[in-house]
Amino acid sequence: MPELPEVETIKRDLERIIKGSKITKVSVYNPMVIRYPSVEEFKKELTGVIIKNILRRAKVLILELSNGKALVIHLKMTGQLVYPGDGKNSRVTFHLSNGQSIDFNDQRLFAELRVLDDWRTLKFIQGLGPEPFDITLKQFKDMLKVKKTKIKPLLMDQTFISGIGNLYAAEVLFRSGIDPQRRAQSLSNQEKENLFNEIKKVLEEAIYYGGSSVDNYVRLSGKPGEYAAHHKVYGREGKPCLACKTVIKRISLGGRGTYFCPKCQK
DNA sequence: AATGGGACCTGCGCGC
DNA sequence: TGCGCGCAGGTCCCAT
Repeated sequence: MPELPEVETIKRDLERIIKGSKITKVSVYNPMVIRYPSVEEFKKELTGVIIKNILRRAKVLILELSNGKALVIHLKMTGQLVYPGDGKNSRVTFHLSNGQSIDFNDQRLFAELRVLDDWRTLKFIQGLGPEPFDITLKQFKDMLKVKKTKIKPLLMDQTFISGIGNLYAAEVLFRSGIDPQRRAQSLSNQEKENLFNEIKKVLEEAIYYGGSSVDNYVRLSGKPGEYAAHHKVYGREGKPCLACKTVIKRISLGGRGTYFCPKCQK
């Protein structure tokens, strides 16, 4: 569930509250989430280091450490970072020198934690398409031009553009008035421009509100983000469209639940 | 190249 | 009340 706005929110929270802290001890309660290196090495690499810098690439958090390595965290569906932690339900706890701790929680155990010498060499990172805020309208149009696939799965393709997931793809397409089943190539110039602008606008708004708390996402404080109150279509199957009152439909696209207004989105 | 399906997991809500 | 089932969606992998 955490997409670009949620991960960016956690990144900013970490920057404000955790940056400069020293990790004194790491407790691993479920080794499944430690993907590299071994659990013992993972603990050893992190013990006694200072968190120097916090970065985000797509939906991935990167904590640069004083030993030159990086703790790379992909929250996937249900991962959470909570500070101060209480240790309940946590898969991994990072104890800090101030006596507090950060809990890493993950109900479904999809998340991935790694300590790497160079996070830039991670295959997933290398394959990422550009961040939405790093491209121009012209570049975006050129990217779409060669794609025959349906627009919604394309927006969620991290090698095409990075950071957009199922929820924001639905919201962005609604606000652009584009049917999620349309072929990318078939979009008019005006539609491409609307889409480009709405991607940036929706992501910016969502960051402003601290992300969307549907399912498990919470901010570092453990409190929810407030953007779900501003959703127009996601999760609204059977309810009236907020613009035209037509019943919102849910179909499956690329194996994912896809919400849209059949009247507003052409 | 695009598409569909399954896999990884757990907890929730539903129908019976 | 209790149980089985489908579903949630980020990413990878395989088959067509």
